[in-house]
Amino acid sequence: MAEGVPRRPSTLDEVAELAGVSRSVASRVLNNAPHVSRAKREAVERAVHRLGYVPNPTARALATRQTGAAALVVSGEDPSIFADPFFAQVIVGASAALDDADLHLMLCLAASDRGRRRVEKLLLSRGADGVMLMALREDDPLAILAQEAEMPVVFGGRPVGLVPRWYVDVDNVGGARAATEHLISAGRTRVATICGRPDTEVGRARYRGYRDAMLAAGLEPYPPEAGDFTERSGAHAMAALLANHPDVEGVFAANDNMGVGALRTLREAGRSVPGDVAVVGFDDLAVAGVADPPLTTVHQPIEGLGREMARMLVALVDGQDPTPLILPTRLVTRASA
Amino acid sequence: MAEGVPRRPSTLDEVAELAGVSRSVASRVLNNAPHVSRAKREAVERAVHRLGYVPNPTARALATRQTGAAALVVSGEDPSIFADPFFAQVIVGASAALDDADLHLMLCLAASDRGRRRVEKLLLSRGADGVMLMALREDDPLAILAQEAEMPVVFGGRPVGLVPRWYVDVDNVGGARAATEHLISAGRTRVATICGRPDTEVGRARYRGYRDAMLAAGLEPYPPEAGDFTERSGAHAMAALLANHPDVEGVFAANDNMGVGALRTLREAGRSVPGDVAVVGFDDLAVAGVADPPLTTVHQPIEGLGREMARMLVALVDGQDPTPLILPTRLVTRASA
DNA sequence: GCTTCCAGTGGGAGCGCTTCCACACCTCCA
DNA sequence: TGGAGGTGTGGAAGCGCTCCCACTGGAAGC
Repeated sequence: MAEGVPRRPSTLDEVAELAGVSRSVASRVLNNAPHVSRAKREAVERAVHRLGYVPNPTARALATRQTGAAALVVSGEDPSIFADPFFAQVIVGASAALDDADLHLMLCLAASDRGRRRVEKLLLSRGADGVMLMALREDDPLAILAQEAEMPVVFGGRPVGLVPRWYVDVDNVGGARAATEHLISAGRTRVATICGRPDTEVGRARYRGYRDAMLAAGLEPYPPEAGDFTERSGAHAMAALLANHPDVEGVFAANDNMGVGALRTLREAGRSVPGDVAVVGFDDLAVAGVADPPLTTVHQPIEGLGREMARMLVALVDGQDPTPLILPTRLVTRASA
Repeated sequence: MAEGVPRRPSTLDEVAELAGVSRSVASRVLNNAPHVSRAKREAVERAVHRLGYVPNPTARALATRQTGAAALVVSGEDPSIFADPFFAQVIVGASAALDDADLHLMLCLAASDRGRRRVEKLLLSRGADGVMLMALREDDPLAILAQEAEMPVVFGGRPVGLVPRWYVDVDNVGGARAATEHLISAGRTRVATICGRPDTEVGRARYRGYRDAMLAAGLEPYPPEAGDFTERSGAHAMAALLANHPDVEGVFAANDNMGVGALRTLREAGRSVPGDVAVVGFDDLAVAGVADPPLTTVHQPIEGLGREMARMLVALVDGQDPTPLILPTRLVTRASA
């Protein structure tokens, strides 16, 4: 710094030479390892300061076989998924936890062909110290690939059809059960569900929770009306529900977007909420709070999901063997049910 | 792949040996460089396939002095800034553009001390091929540091007090002017502004646009009522405005959040919008569309901002010298004005 | 007095890749 | 017939760091 801007960043050798020590000693000082005399330690520190020396992370990574970075990989075709408030919050949590471990965060979207190949290479080539993998559809090639990856992989949510060694998930079944029980406990018996994509574990698990609660209460579950987690699909599904079962008096929507869609259809159909039909969603995104009427929903700790994934990954990188985690959900009661 | 999971990833040397060629030839094949006979090229390709070889990116980075990654650095103390819809969209744009250039995206938040130091190291040590830097307050140490960085730096928005060599910004002055002119053109003369933080260039520029428009119309600009870009601060500022200037009939809020806050205060004060007071915001976030009444606002291409920053960075990394970019804004007319 | 131990030190061999260069060989044109 | 120029090839020198290991000399233990 003091020397102006050196055209080429200085190296450890130059530091060592300026300090009059060997490269080994200089290296030890930088990693504050023992076996360095006080005098030489100070000499090296002076040299570092004079040269404005900063270790080259690539060289260090090559020598230590640690990159100092973790990747958050999202499997999906739409690049704007990062703008989804759900993922945005996952990022916040992961970012904070990685910060604690002094790791960089790489964001990877396996959308384009090129992006997908890049992710494959990353998994197979030690381009990061570990990977957090999210949003896996059924038979996602990335999930298979992750098994033979050269590095630790933590799953966010469970992929369909396989139970990964390490994952963090939220209690989808329990949350859906609580939501359904809430509808039932208000005395309603004709309770249907708008379920999510059946090719995702989230969609399946939330439907399972609904069905469990219905059966436990001695009620006949409705055949699932499926949506794809969008507001539109929720509105469509609600319309179909009204057509097939005009007497429905409670609906559990597998996420807030679809719940809001259902609210819209109900309003347009002239049904009052919760008077005629009560609605419960899942996620507790901001949209649930500002819906009309405000949507009763199942809160899940999204930021916590990101944070715990990152923590688990850090544990793995440190050579530990953490156990999978299922984070609790809780019902948030608002006006819609 | 065919060989099961090798405990240690295979190296280029092993590929070369299996193919019966020298490491140089194998390297040339992998980078499909010329001067390789067809026979040897195929032999190497077979060996690569048999060993499931994937080049080690760290080693390549050390040799080529290119990391294959670009960083998006956000300067701010709140980790949840990534959940801000504005930044989320910037990320989407940047991610897409970097994908085209086959670069990884690193996300860095200079929030904690550790995070800040990590970013400093990144800038000074070639831990990435380039950096996109955002959200700089006045005298942000990062902006200074960026000047002596070891790598290309593109600014998103301009930092206060210095004009960086390369930046992408939106036309804040023009947008604010258009918003104010819209209010004036409706025949209103008593038009005030709720301006943003004066220690940001965005805040200053949007105020400048307001003032320009007022002066150009021969009107006296109101003294700026400042907020900090949050909904709350907008509500407060509007209350202050009503107290000091009860006859105000138009308000330009420097962003949508504050605009929505202003709407709330006006509603609570029993003023009709746009009947008594017209309001225009800035940003065109989703919140503007669902506000009550829907907020007239200035649209800015946020995703485009991210995309152009990334493109500019890629150009720099490629050794070109792109020119700074100012993206256009446009007025979106809704019910509030 | 001798071994034993250990803090302090520097030499040097990696880490896995790219790339410069020398060399062999072949073709082409004066 | 002799360069001149091009392709194909492998050896070897990096890139900038970590870390093992051999070595020294002084303190400690018997």
